[in-house]
Amino acid sequence: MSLRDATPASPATLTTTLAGRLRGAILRGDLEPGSKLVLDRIRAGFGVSLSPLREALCRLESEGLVEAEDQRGYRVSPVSADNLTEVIRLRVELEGMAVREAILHGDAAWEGRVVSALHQLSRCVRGARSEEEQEAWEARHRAFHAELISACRMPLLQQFCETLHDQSDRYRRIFLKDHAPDRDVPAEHAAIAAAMIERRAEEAVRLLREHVERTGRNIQAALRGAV
Amino acid sequence: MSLRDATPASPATLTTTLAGRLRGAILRGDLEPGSKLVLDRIRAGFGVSLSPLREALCRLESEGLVEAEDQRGYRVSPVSADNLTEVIRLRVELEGMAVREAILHGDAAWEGRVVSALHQLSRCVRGARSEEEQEAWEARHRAFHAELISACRMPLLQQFCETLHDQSDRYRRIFLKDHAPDRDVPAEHAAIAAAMIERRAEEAVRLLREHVERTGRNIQAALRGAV
DNA sequence: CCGGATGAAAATATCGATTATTTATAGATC
DNA sequence: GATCTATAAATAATCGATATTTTCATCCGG
Repeated sequence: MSLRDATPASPATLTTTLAGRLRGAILRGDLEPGSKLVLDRIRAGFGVSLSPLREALCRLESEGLVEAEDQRGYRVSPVSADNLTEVIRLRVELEGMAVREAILHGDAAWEGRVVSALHQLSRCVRGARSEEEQEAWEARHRAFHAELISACRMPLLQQFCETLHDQSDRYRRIFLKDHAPDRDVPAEHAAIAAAMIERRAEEAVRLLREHVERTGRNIQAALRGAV
Repeated sequence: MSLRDATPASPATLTTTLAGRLRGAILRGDLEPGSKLVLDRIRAGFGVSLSPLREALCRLESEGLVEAEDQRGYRVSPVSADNLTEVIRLRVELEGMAVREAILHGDAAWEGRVVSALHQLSRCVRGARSEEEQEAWEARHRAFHAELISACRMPLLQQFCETLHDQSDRYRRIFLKDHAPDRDVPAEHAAIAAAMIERRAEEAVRLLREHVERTGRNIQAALRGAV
């Protein structure tokens, strides 16, 4: 379903690998928002040819991480308060819908996956020392949120949610780089998971909304400060 | 904003042109759902090289019109009752949200654009004799629906709506190919436009939902018959 | 001193050919 | 007779090079 882990069976094509590396670089903030992506330089940097690079960028474009303009190449999508507001707003609406559906359709296997994802997330530390540990947390965090809605039976909606989640992750990682989280995020995750498994739909939606909007407000504050 | 008419200023690149032609072929149903897209054959058919073709397909992939699998090439996205159900459901939810926002933010210029789009649409005939006239209606119809939500100030949401609209258009054009519309579609369009301009948000949302769901039900019926 | 034309440099878009992978086929083995 | 394996054909992925387009610094005229 996901754009990210499409086919672990067949050997990943160079394009797919490259897209992953570039996505990481953008989400991590290594590639600055708005900066121009000079194809030849990246090509040289990654030691690949232009064809797979162009295709990888095309995929990232569909995820909204880069923008292309005919005859003028690619650039990393710029950030703005308005864009962030929209991303948060859409996350709340779409993930809310997905959560309701998942609660409706989820079975025991799904509950198991949610519990497992929550547990694995809890074993990672957020403000990790090493880059590597941070990446591990990010991956688990993304996986947890994806699992919550994995039973919604709406593949398109799941994809929209994933895209939006990546977008807001980028903001968080760029602007909340070395902010100690001011709140008990693990507890929030646990509460959301519990509400979902116990089929308390309205509460789950509310908790998720507060979780998302709280992060959004923190980023907005940092963003205003960063201007 | 749109993926379709990105930059009329700079000369459209081959890729962009090609993507448009392929999109037309898929929406029109010329390329059968689920059918394999053999790159070399298309390449020969359109008289282009592989690079722009691959990139064009990549764009269509982000619109959900084709699917790619690593090392196994592209195929036209298959159709299914479940997928159609999801598309309709998401259109209702997302366009509903967009309509509310557009009513909130729309100004006189926007009202003018809506009236204009409605008028232009009304000058086209739906069950047109010629292919060309049919294409003209399709374009105006798409433009009308896009204009309704053009004032919503949520570019991402607009893009989602456009994608979903294309998807449901494909179903309609394939499965309702030569169905005389059983209802007064022009009147429905006029009613939606009026409700929006007069800022009757709830009514506009309701009318749009009924408009979309009615079409959805008709397609579902035809789809069941076509199995 | 400023604004628009000019041309060199940089970057992008496209091509044709090469390499790697998958799919289909035929043969061998159980 | 069915299944596995090796081979061949088809197809996709990638590359290096060429053709266009844009950008930017420069020069000329006002």
